[in-house]
Amino acid sequence: MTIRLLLADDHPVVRAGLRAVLDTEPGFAVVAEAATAERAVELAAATPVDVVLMDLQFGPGMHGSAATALITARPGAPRVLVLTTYDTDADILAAVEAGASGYLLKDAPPEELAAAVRTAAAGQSALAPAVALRLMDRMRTPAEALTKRELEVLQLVADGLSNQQISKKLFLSQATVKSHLVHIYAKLGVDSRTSAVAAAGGRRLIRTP
Amino acid sequence: MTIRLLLADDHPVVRAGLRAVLDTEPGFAVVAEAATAERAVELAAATPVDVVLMDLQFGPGMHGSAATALITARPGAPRVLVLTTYDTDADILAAVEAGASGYLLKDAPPEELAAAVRTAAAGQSALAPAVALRLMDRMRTPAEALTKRELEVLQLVADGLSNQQISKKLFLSQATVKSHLVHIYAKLGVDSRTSAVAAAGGRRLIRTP
DNA sequence: GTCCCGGTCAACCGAAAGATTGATGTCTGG
DNA sequence: CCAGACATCAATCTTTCGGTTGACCGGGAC
Repeated sequence: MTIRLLLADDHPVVRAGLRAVLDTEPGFAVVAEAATAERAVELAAATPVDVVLMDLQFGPGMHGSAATALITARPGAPRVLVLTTYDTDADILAAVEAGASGYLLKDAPPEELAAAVRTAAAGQSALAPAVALRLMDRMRTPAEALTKRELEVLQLVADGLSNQQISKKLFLSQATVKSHLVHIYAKLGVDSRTSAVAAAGGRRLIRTP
Repeated sequence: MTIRLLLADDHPVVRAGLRAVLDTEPGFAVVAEAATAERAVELAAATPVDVVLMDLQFGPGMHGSAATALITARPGAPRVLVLTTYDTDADILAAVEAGASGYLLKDAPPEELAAAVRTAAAGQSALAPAVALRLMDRMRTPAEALTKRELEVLQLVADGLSNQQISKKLFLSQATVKSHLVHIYAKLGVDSRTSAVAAAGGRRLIRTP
């Protein structure tokens, strides 16, 4: 029984690479390709496939994790294997919560890729070693989730506002703003406002247009 | 006469994709692959090739623009075509100054890719339309155009580094870093490092993952 | 040759931000 | 009910940052 694959990536070169690596593999058959997340959702519903290889970044439009959630929500849905370049906590958690069966990094060797697809097709979860390690770390350390108020402050910091401006905009004293920032720094493991913004941007905690 | 290609990218899947797209094209022959920038420099010197397809991001180790500079410095060097995901001013300028013959984005369709390789092999420069547009804009409004050095500093600021850390990384004094920042603030019309990063991110002057 | 620009650096000062400690009130969950 | 998390604020102190002024040098333009 061959495993039917759907490739979802906005880069034609990457799709060609995945096809080259997987289509020649015995037992694999690439039956469809999607250049956008929206198209991937359509194809996953219209085409009988076993495993979807899903990128997370799609330029404009829907995000890969949103598409993953839509695909896995249906009954009899295919397994979704997330294949991306980044391994941030936010991305991994979003993908897992969206129902992804696995999370692979694009620098994985072809053999690892094929093995992961087989694992996912068999209904088991496939995490890249580096990704699994990150999840372990996260479990070991107590929650680093920012509160709503802290995210609010952090967003304004990212917009370039000073503590003074933030305090006025949120009707707070500067002392309170500083207090929030201290907590933010501790949770993100940084020690300055700009590095906090950098860290938060990397973990997709705030918007950075 | 066939065009001999060297592929330099840390992702096996991307290399396979480029090979699939280009190796089948008439007149093209992929003669070598490199998974690191260092290896690309070695191979470019040891192997007779006409065009190098160079990624910019290589995880740890040498950066693609550094490798480009090393490769193009030799007499009789091959043309280097930069092929990356990002199109920020900082990356583009670094690549062009390093001697790259072209700058392509990874979401380019295969035909465009092949055309760019032929253009580069012929000794002409090949810029993706989006990249060319950015360079035009930059020429049109020289008033607020940041210099290469300033972009370099700004990128590090966006990464969360302090003036102290930036000065060490660039082998400068803190006074010089501050001097650059003053100019950056003036050109962007802001008055703090975080707001400069916000403004630069909005204008796509720097890379903000 | 001279001028201007880009890049480099120095010294200084006030303002902002970071670190520390400590306190109050609210709300939720066991 | 009480522990704990969250949000709020104050005072103090040190470090960093921002603003200013001025300077030197190299290269390209005129």
